[in-house]
Amino acid sequence: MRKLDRDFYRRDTTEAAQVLLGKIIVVNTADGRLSGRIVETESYSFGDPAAHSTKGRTPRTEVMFGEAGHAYIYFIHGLHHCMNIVSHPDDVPGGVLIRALEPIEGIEQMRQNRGMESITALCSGPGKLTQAMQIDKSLLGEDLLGDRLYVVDDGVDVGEIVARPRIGVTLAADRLLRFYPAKYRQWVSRP
DNA sequence: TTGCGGATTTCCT
DNA sequence: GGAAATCCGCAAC
Repeated sequence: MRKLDRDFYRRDTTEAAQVLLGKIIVVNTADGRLSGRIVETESYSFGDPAAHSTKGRTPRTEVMFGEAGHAYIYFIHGLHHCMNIVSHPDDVPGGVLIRALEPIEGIEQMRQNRGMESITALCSGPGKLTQAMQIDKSLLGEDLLGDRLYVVDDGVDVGEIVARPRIGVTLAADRLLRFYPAKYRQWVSRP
């Protein structure tokens, strides 16, 4: 189990969205350690009309202009948090939206957080996984090389990766920038 | 200072 | 398959 280093995140955003598949997100909470394997991502890179960072550098999007390897978390539709991993080459903004996880550690805690039993429904969506993993704005800007929130590689081979249009995006809706491994189809939000 | 649109989920039909 | 729930960032007034 190797924690990903800074250089891992310092690469093309769309490429990062694909290599992050299969890696494990770990959150250390007051209720214990929670973790899950990344099984679905979307790329929001520099110049993409659908990316928050393209609208300009603001206090909200500041994190995506900063150093790679930090967490960008935002609140949407008044009730959901979404988590992104800031990944980009130097000097341009960009982030990878985490859309689904396969729960690994702390499953009982996640069930409690989500108020439901079905293990495949715990983290199969960007708003769902943040609720299950207790991710909120207190983790905005968190350094993924720290001990509270980080990503590790356990060496699994995810196999063939499928590319699909992104969900809920109205701009550049034809671009295939959503990724998931074919064999993890059962865990994703929309196969 | 106000108003509007949004990288969603859930529940109902 | 469609609508409601309901907060924040940002642009315009």
